[in-house]
Amino acid sequence: MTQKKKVGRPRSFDVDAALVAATHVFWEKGYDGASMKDLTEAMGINSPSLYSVFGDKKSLYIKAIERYLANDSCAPMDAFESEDNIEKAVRAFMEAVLEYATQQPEGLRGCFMANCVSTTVGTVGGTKELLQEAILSADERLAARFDVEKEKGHLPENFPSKERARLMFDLRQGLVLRARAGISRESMEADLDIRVCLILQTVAS
Amino acid sequence: MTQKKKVGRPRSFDVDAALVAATHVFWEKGYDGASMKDLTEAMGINSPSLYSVFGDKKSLYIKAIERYLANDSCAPMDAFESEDNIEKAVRAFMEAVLEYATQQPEGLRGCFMANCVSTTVGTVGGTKELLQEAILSADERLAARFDVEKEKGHLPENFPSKERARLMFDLRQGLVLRARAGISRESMEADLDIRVCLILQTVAS
DNA sequence: CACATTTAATAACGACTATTACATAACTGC
DNA sequence: GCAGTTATGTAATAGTCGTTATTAAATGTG
Repeated sequence: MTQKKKVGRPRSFDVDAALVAATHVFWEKGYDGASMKDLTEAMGINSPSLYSVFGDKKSLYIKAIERYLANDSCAPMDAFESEDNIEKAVRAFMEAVLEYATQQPEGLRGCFMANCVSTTVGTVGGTKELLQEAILSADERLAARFDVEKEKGHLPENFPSKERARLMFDLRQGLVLRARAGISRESMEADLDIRVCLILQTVAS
Repeated sequence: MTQKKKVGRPRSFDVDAALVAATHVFWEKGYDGASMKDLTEAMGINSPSLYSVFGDKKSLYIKAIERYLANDSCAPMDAFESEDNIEKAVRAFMEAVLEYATQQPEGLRGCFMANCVSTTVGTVGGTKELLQEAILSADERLAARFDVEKEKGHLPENFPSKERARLMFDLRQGLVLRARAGISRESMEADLDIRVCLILQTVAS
């Protein structure tokens, strides 16, 4: 299926690596801000190669997003799923969000999906669907972990997994925006403890 | 102070109205996506007039943001401050966010500050500061209302106004992103009641 | 070796980019 | 009405935009 055809001149660059390079350009400069020159230079190829392999700019953009969603692991999500204790897991998630948002290398535009892709849902067809898919997928992964904890008895039976998952994820967007505005990590750190409690607590129904 | 100088040919357009028009272009197309042609056409003026009054593109962008922050009232904030009952006020805030985020006219890129301006903090000098100012100002306005309720005795003495204000504002960003991804208003509406409770409740310290 | 096939590199395409010279028009003060 | 001042409209600048036609290079197969 994925075996290379033997005929013709072999490709001299790694398609996936080029796609990663393109993703970083879009991430750094945004869709409109990224020129084909920026892209070809970062990808290390000439424009005809780009067009023959990835299609036009919009098509390359879509492929870059799809590749990002399929392969790039989300640090906060990983932290949340790998920590045993649920309270520590929620805390680790928030910490990872802060780390991710404030220690962002150089000029990357915050979160690729939230800060870059979200701006093109009105102009580049297909991005809206990909963004929605990413959000709903994150909701589900977070809720799944809560469900597991409920089965283990670490969370009460009536714990609203899905609703708290969405709560957690929405809080994330606020932190990402604040980081983008240059608000210090320390000031955001100060709210984490209370937010962890809010997320995990069970109110009398 | 602000009186018009009498010498020379009088200006034939309203500077403020032109700035509003420019804001909408940036809001719709983003900073990079907005061309000077887009701007001059929407503003109803020729480029030399634009350059003489507003400076270059970046300068116009900054002025548009400043004007927006100074003059455009935020519907959710207004709803929050005008509603008497604090619980209804929080609810009204969230409802207004949903209304604002999902009923956004045509192609506006979500929230002007959160979805448009936030993307240029790395490339257009001054935008980061303005974005931060806007966020901190929102935090303060929300917290101020909570403080008033505490004085009235409608909220307990130990109610953490500032922290809940930030919580409220951060939740807003999540809703705005979801709306941008095309997630239905109804599904977001379903979480509002519980979130209002979370924001207003007082946990045992 | 020549052939078919695929990719690479050069260079160009017209359209559009942000910005500005220049000449003209409209006003105030004399 | 004339000088001084400011704004407007036309048109141009040099450069970059996304995209592609064309030619050369590199491979497997006959």
